[in-house]
Amino acid sequence: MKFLSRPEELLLHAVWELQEDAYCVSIRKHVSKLTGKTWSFGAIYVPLHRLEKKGLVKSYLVDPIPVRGGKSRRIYKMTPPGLKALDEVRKLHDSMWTGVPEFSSEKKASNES
Amino acid sequence: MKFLSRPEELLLHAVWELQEDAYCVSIRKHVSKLTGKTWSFGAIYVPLHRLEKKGLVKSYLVDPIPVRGGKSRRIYKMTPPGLKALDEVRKLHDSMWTGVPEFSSEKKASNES
DNA sequence: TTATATTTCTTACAATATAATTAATATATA
DNA sequence: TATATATTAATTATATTGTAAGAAATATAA
Repeated sequence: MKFLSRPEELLLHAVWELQEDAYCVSIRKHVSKLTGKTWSFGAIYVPLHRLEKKGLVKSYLVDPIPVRGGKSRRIYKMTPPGLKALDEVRKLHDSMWTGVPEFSSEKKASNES
Repeated sequence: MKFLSRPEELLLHAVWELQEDAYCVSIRKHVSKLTGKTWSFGAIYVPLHRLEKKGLVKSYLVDPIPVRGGKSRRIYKMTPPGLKALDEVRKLHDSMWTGVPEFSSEKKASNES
């Protein structure tokens, strides 16, 4: 395939959207809100780490901030290839659905057999 | 996650679009054209079979047609749950991207570090 | 009756997703 | 100061999903 998987797309979207504030916890909140589902930390870290290995995202630790607890936040940032990949799935989706009217459940669902 | 994966979305889209003509070979052509990539038959059958097991699609064999070769075509059809799932990812994508302007590669990609 | 085309289907392996848990490290409070 | 509590990163083990390679079936053509 070579297109972003759906979790990858959602995670990159969060990183893109959150900008300077894109660290694990905020990313998790972002995708949870968008999808209406709960995301484990593994579901954030593992794919994000893979994306970093592929160069679609980069990260760095920032200095402690004045709220209690936690290791230093790791901030994620888009890279140009990451943006490109995000753009590609967006366009793929558009080419699938633009011009197609909202479908009502009956339209092309068959009920025979 | 419970959303359709991207291959699943593409395959269901093909089944939906092709209607009566949705069998393995035509589905493969459809998704190849849409994605610009080659799809092995395994990449069609295996996920499609899983989708059928989950009730998102159903299939049946049709009588031989007057072209040479091949086992009987297996035609796939959307089911109402399949349509629902397809609609869900479509809406998810819309909620991610509507209102967001086409992004140029510079916009939110960072170049520091 | 042999060749060739078209299709389904299987299997084995690779890649990805996710839950569950551990570890680290900050402030708050007794 | 010592202990509690909050917040975060990171790992690991398992389940799920994706994909290539190719076998098997079955039609017409030569």
